Amino acid sequence: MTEQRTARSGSSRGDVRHGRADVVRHALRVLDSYGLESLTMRRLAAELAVQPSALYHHFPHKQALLAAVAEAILADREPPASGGWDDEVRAICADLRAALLTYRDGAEVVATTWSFGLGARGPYDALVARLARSHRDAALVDAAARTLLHFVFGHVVAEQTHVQAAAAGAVDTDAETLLRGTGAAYDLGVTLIIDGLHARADSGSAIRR
Amino acid sequence: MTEQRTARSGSSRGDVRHGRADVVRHALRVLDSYGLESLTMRRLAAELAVQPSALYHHFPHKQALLAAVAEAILADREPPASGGWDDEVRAICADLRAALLTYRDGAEVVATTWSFGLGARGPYDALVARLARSHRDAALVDAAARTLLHFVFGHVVAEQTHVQAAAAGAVDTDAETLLRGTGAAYDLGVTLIIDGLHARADSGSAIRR
DNA sequence: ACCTGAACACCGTTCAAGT
DNA sequence: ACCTGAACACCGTTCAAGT
Repeated sequence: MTEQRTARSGSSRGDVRHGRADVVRHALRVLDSYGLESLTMRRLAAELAVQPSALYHHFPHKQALLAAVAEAILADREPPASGGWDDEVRAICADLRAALLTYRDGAEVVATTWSFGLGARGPYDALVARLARSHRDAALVDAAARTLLHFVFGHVVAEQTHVQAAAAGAVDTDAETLLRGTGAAYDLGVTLIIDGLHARADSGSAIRR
Repeated sequence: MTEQRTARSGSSRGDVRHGRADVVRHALRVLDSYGLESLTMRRLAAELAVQPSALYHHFPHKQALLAAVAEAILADREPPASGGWDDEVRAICADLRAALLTYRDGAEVVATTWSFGLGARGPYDALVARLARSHRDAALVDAAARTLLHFVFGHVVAEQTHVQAAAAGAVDTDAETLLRGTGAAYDLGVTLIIDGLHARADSGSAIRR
């Protein structure tokens, strides 16, 4: 991914040519600064000082752009420290939440991309891979991974929605909001599902592999 | 809610006047026939043979219309048969899924309304009310209700997305899809969370109240 | 490989005015 | 109470053409 840059002919001017990675980087900037509702093809084009139609050289449609943005949000996460399956699953979920919170509306972008089957499969694959080593029932592994993801996406989307509503002054910063902000409710939700899995563990208890 | 009807002056014509309930009924029809993406203010207005601006007499903005549609989707559900808290929670979730599946894209409409705090609180309230009678920890009850709802909404949104993708021919009707269609994966997800709750039940085991 | 210019077919919302 | 007509400020996408 070493960006070979642009503006190579010496004719001066601010008329830079943009590569795909360039477009994604600007999209992340617009997303984080103004939110998903402001991340339009026309607005992004304006930010790049380019016609809207120029973006269709890089992406066939907006959802493809959004998928690339989702992958960027999920990129460069460290693998969880190895331990019992429950701790590793917990770590994958915590890391996912951290990635989603990195950018404004990050959860919505990643959740949409995943649910449309256009990418962002990393977290699902990581969960399935880990759970398959501790639980033999493939249907259970699939259901558990999806249940965890539905919870994480739903929870973090709500978190980010409330942060935004609070920033707009529409909502008070009360105790409940503060508590949820610490991630306590998040941990409780993940724990509930993991405990459910414990109730039907069919393999090793806490040893790795 | 007895609709007193319209067209009372005898001057003939198809220029019917519409009440709020009338608008919601037509919105449900458009939603179920063409999907949420086609449920636009302009399209709905055309269906009612009215100018788009006329809709703003009934609703301050589109989200308010959608909230009314969400409430209509959730309306008239029967209360669950009484039993142990786990069976009743299971029944509330099953009934919610059934309601969401009644209309095309029903899950998306209800989930959005709930997450924006604009309505559709019925399922949350029902879950909290039932769980509060069997679990003393209010934070746990809240987290459990939200975890269940995040799962149900996420799952049914995915179900309806896949149905639509399959109908468009973009996806094969393979074994996995068929299995999920039966609701087996849904039951597994709900069971996982309920089992997690069992692991920290602090009250009676199976007796009502 | 990357971009322009112009068009097409739409959106949600506001507002003054009408009955 | 319910609606019209017209406007404002936008959307995503396509396409022929340019460098």
